[in-house]
Order: sequence, then C-alpha cells, then structure tokens
Amino acid sequence: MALMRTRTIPEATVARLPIYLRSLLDLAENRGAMTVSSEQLANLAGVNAAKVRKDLSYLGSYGTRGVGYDIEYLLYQITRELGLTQDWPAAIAGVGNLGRALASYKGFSERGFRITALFDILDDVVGEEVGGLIVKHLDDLKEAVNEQGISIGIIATPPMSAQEVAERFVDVGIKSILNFAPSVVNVPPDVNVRKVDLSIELQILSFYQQRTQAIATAREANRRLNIPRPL
Amino acid sequence: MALMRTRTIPEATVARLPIYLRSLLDLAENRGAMTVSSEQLANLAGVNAAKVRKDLSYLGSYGTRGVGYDIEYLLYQITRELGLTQDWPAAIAGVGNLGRALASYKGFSERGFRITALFDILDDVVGEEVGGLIVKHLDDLKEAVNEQGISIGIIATPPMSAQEVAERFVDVGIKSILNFAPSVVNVPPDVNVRKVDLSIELQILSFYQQRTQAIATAREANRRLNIPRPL
DNA sequence: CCGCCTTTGTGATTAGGCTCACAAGCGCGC
DNA sequence: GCGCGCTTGTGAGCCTAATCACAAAGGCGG
Ligand SMILES: NC(=O)c1ccc[n+]([C@@H]2O[C@H](COP(=O)([O-])OP(=O)(O)OC[C@H]3O[C@@H](n4cnc5c(N)ncnc54)[C@H](O)[C@@H]3O)[C@@H](O)[C@H]2O)c1
Ligand SMILES: NC(=O)c1ccc[n+]([C@@H]2O[C@H](COP(=O)([O-])OP(=O)(O)OC[C@H]3O[C@@H](n4cnc5c(N)ncnc54)[C@H](O)[C@@H]3O)[C@@H](O)[C@H]2O)c1
Repeated sequence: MALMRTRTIPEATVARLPIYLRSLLDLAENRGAMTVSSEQLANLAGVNAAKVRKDLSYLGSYGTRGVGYDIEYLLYQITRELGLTQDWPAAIAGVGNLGRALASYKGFSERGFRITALFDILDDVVGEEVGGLIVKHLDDLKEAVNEQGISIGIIATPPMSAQEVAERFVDVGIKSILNFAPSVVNVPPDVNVRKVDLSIELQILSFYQQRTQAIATAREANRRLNIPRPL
Repeated sequence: MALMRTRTIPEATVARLPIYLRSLLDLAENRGAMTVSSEQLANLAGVNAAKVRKDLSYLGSYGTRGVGYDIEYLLYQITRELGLTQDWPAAIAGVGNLGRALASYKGFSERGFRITALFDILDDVVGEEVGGLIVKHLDDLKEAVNEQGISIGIIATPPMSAQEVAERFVDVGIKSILNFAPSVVNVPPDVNVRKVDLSIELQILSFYQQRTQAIATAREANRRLNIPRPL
C-alpha cells in the first residue's frame, strides 16, 4: 500500500528511475501513447517487468490493473521524485578536452541541469569563452556559487587536482559532486560523490572478454587434442 | 583455499579490481613501497579492509600474514586477471564533441587500451584528422576491425544512432561495447555492453540532494513552529 | 450486472554482497 | 627457538536486491 509512506526508495531503484523517465518521454513525445504496461516499459528500459512494477510501487504511484500506467502521471511522479521540477545549476572545474565537451553538451539542459560556470587555474584558459561562458579562476568559486546558487560540482581536472578541487567545492557548500578524474576523492559524509570512470569501464569489459576468449581457446585446444589429425 | 579454482569472481569484485590496480600503481611508482596491508589499500581505494581481503582472496593471490601483500606480485595478478597483459585496440564511432575528447585522451593507453580507429558518417568529418588518426566512414568498419584486430567498440553518436552502430559493431564481431549515448541498446547475449550516462548520474545526485533539502526544509518549518516568534 | 481477460501490486523466496569477528599464520625481537 | 603482535583469510550472519508467482482489481463486452 502506498499509504505507508515508506520514504526509503532503494538505491538500485533510484538508479533506474532516470531510465524509466527517458523511456516514458520517448513514448509520450514520439509515439503519442497514453498508457504503458510494465511489460512495455520493461522492454524499453532493458529490464524485466516485475522489477518495473516493484520500482514504481515505491513511488506510491498507481497503475490501473488491466490497463497499465498513465504515462503523464508517471512522468510527473518520477520527475518529482528525482527532484527535476527545480533546476540544478552546475559548475565545471577543469576546462580541458573533457571539460569543453561537457560545457558545450546540450543534453544536460533537457532535464534541468544547467552548466552556469566554468573554472580553471591555467592563465591561458581563464578568460576564454567556452560554450557561451567565460572561464573563471577557481579562486572565484565562492562568489559564483553564491550568486548562481550552484548546487552540483563537476570535476574534470587531472586526477592529481581532484581531491583539492573536491575540497574547494565542499568548502563553498556544494553537496553533490560528479567526478570524472580517475582518482578516489574523500568528502564529508553529507556530500554525495559519484564517479564516472572510463578506464574502469574498459577494464571491466576487458575482464569479461578475456575470460570468454580464454574459454574459447581452451575449447579449441581440447578440440585439437580430440581430433589429433592435422590437415 | 586457492586450490579450488573457484573461477567465479563476483561482479562487484571485478568492478573494484581496477581501483585496487590504480592504487597499487600509485604506491609502487610514487612511494616506492614494497608491501601493502589491506588496511592501507582500503584507504587508498575508498573501501573497507575486509572487502579488500575478500576481493583479493578470489584471485587466489596470497598476502603474508603479519606483513601484507607484495605490491609487485599483486599488480601482476590483477593485471593478469583483468586481461591487461594484452592490449585492446578500440574504435570510436561518432566523432563529435565527446568522440574528439575521447580520441585525444591519453589516459587510455596507460592500461593497454589504444584507440586505433575513428568512424563517423558525416562527410565533413570523414577524412579529418583527430588525435593523430584519420576519421573513416562507418562503412569501412569491417576492414579496419579485421586489419587492426579491434575488440572494443565505443559509441559516441547521438542516441538515435546508437542501436544501429551497436548492431554494426556486433556484425563485425565486436564483443565489448562502451556506450556513451543516453539510450538502451540491445545486443545478443554474448556481447557485453556497458554504459556511461552522465544524465543519469546527475539525476541520481539530484534525487539525494533534493531529499536532504526537503528534510532540512521540514526541520526548518518545525523549528519556526516551535519558536513562533518572528524577529 | 456478471464474468472474463488483462495487468497490477506485493508477499515469499532466492541470490548476491557486505560486514563482522576471529582463528590461523607469519615475522621479528629477544 | 620461542612467544608476541600484526595481518591475513574466511565462515557466519545480515542486509539489499532480484525474481517468482498469484491474488486482487479494474475494464469491457455481452
Ligand atoms: N578527455 C577524455 O576523454 C577523458 C576521458 C576519461 C577521463 N578523463 C579524465 O578527465 C579529466 C580531464 O581530462 P582532460 O582530457 O580534459 O584533461 P586536460 O588536461 O585536457 O584538462 C584538464 C584541465 O584542468 C585544469 N586544471 C588543472 N588543475 C586544476 C585545478 N586545480 N583547478 C581547476 N582546473 C585545473 C587544467 O588547466 C586543464 O585545463 C582527467 O582527470 C582525465 O583523466 C578524460
Ligand atoms: N558531449 C558531451 O559532453 C556528452 C556528455 C554526455 C553524453 N553525451 C552523449 O554522447 C553522444 C555524443 O555526443 P556529442 O556531444 O559528441 O554529439 P555530437 O553531435 O557533437 O557528435 C555526434 C557525432 O556522431 C556522428 N554520427 C551520427 N550518426 C552516426 C552514425 N550512425 N555513425 C557514426 N557516426 C554518427 C555525427 O556525425 C557527429 O559527428 C551523444 O549521444 C550524447 O548524448 C555527450
């Protein structure tokens, strides 16, 4: 029952809500659908239907048995739950290759994330215009955060500087950090850090691929032994 | 016991091995240490010591009680387990903002990942030089894959094209895909897809931040009610 | 208004991972 | 060569998440 406001949505569910959100937007905008069944949504999101239903049940938002979920209502619920009814000004520290790509990326604003300030420490970079913003010196962080109500800090500096930048973010009151540098950053418990690490992803892929290759090689070796007749 | 070759390393452990690897490299290169305790490694990697020990025990690689782990040996074991003793040529499809940043990123080669080919379909982009490589047309994928033994495909196209590009990758025999486009791609079960999705990360941050803000606001409201004396 | 068909919501079960706690093992100093 | 202190390796218990399976509920046609 949704009446017992179990205000603990499992982490795993939170991580899937954005995927449902995207699928629902796709349905609503491109296919003009009004309702969706857990089965359909599961296909779009690449998960199974029971998981969709359980996840949605945590929102307390109701579907209609025999029919499915009202897309508009669900969109509203998920958007609300994720806090996307307000917008979230974000700052990027480190305006190099990656920082530039992020700064000029249009996909963020779609969900209320706006990059409102860019910071670097290199004199060559400070003052430059990137994606419509003038790069500021990291020393001016506090001022910008106060003026613009920045709530998310994005680290796109080399790994060596990541911890330092994180601390600066924390000092000015930022509670949400997205870290692209391949390094562990330590922050107080009330600050949330998420990391995006391409090298790790590649290494995980490498692990699984190597494993299946190894199996294939072993099998091949066996096959040769069983049929020990060279052509 | 390592004798029972339990050849199933938990997924969660696989995901942490690259972090240990990085920490160990740091120790070896910058601090010249010879051994490391699970406690130290845990601090560097940002996890707890028991987890480190359990993770390492899956490798069957031994530490020495009372001393710790031999760093060189551990490096070798993890590198081997992750399949990083060979190198993994990778191709990027979609040479836009993100594709360019990735193509010119030097961090990949450190671990044996080399970007050896870039693909696009836009006439303006095909033929251009980016990060020392000439961008090819996606139609030439098969040839390049065969010549260069490409084993990893990176999708950096707009979401609309992601499924199509994934299928092309699969057709030419690629078994590992890293997807940066915000869309679900379906592939056969023997192909491994990992996604990197910045919007999702931001939305998760938004969820938790919104939640704590909501709590703070509620507390504030209560405070005002309890002390109903306006200044 | 009744019964059938569809699809939800959720209790129960299973699986996977995390943490704790401690015996076992090792080196070192005496 | 012996004991002490340190650190590993791992069983046990706990917690979170995934999956299953089905009763409950709504819509619709007749
Ligand atoms: N480029 C990629 O595709 C890519 C891919 C994966 C990971 N990364 C990671 O992202 C980070 C940035 O990569 P990049 O290629 O953009 O590097 P880059 O060297 O091109 O840019 C780094 C920028 O950060 C600035 N910087 C350095 N210290 C700073 C500090 N203390 N405060 C503010 N700015 C500072 C530098 O002046 C520079 O402009 C790195 O940690 C890298 O490992 C990049
Ligand atoms: N730029 C960023 O910082 C950023 C951040 C997060 C996610 N992304 C995602 O990464 C992807 C790329 O982003 P971007 O900013 O580089 O976009 P972009 O528009 O700058 O570049 C996309 C490139 O892909 C090419 N392309 C289109 N269809 C193709 C196909 N079928 N085969 C090969 N190439 C094709 C285009 O010609 C273009 O060069 C998008 O899906 C985007 O949502 C980008």
